[in-house]
Amino acid sequence: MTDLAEPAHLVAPRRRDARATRAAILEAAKRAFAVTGYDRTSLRDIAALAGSDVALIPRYFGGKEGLFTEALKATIAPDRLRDWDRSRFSRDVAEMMAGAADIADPRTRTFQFLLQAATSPTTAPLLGRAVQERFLAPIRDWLGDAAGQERARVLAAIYIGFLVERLIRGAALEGAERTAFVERVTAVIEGVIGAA
Amino acid sequence: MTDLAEPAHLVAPRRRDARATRAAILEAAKRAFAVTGYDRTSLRDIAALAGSDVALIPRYFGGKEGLFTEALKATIAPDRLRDWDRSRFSRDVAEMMAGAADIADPRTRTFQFLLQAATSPTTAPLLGRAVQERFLAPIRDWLGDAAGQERARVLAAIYIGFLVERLIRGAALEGAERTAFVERVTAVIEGVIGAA
DNA sequence: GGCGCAAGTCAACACGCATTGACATGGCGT
DNA sequence: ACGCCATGTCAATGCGTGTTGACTTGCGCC
Repeated sequence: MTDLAEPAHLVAPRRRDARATRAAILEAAKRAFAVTGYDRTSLRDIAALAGSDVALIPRYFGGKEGLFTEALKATIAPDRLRDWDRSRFSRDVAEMMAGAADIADPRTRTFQFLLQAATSPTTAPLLGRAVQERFLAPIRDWLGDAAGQERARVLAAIYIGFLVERLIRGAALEGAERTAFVERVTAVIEGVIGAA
Repeated sequence: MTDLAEPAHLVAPRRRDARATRAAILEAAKRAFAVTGYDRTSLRDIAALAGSDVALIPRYFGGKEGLFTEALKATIAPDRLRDWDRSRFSRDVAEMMAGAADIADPRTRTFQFLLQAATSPTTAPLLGRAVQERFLAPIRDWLGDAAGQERARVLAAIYIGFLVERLIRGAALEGAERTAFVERVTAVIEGVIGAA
């Protein structure tokens, strides 16, 4: 598999502790799946990254699919939207997008994970449900009006689109280009969340 | 692999004709890769779909990767943007997005193919260059002003985002929901291509 | 302190895959 | 009409995979 730019082990050597081992495997899976995708990631890779043994994975997670499902659930965590200041929301999101090219950034990893899930026919429905529950619903409530659901969807789409764009481009945004990007994206988002 | 909802053979039975065989394989590969992705698509699937033999693929394309690369190149074709009426552009694009859930639609297939490419570290740079050449550059020229390149990028991102959203959702948009969607997206696009 | 069971290790299996090479065969040029 | 080479077929090989089962080891409790 491709280089994960990580030390060989994610965790310090631990004594016999099933919970810690399980957690280490799950964490390794989240990283590995995000970078390499479901198919290109082998259980052996994950086990090595977790400093564990391959055979434990089918035992603890009931197989590769079970591990993936659990990693996906763990990855999509409801964001603390309520903490965000609505007057700064658009710009904050735009800034976040502009910075999202570094693979080391956990947000980038998360997104890549989700995108990987979106492209597989088997994982796409699962992702759809998860996104609805943990992403669209909170945003809708946060927007708090009748058309909230639909606007949340549009917002999510824009968000996804820009992240894919950054992913394709690879390089980070710098200088004037970055400024222009942030400006433009801010305006677009504002247009969506501002309008009734 | 998953059902491609296609007859067993893409082409009528042909005599010994290397070019036709090659073309049939390439066509089958474009479809199969788009639906199933690189990893989940086996050369045996492609060969069966093309009504051909597996062994010919390494011979004609130098292996699976070679076939994928060529299929990717063949898939990204410059769109006929110049034909589009600028006054109707936003709505046309929005309508297109709304209709893009059917896997039978070749545009959906194409897009899924590209998205697959975007998630793989090896194919992403290739895709990046292709998108720049055949998508961003035409749009930029079509918009025809100084900030065209940057606006083209934003437009591409929005386009991608909505298609991913449709992909995740799976089901087609209908009735009032569709109307609202088209309305909103039209406004967003208009905001991008309209502003100087 | 020693037993018992949870936790971890290891080897082996069955499967699907891409790729290779040897073989058959049909069509075109002469 | 015939021979030759491109074209297609087929079986076999090697590799990587997920998963299973039997084995070993160490922690915690009586």
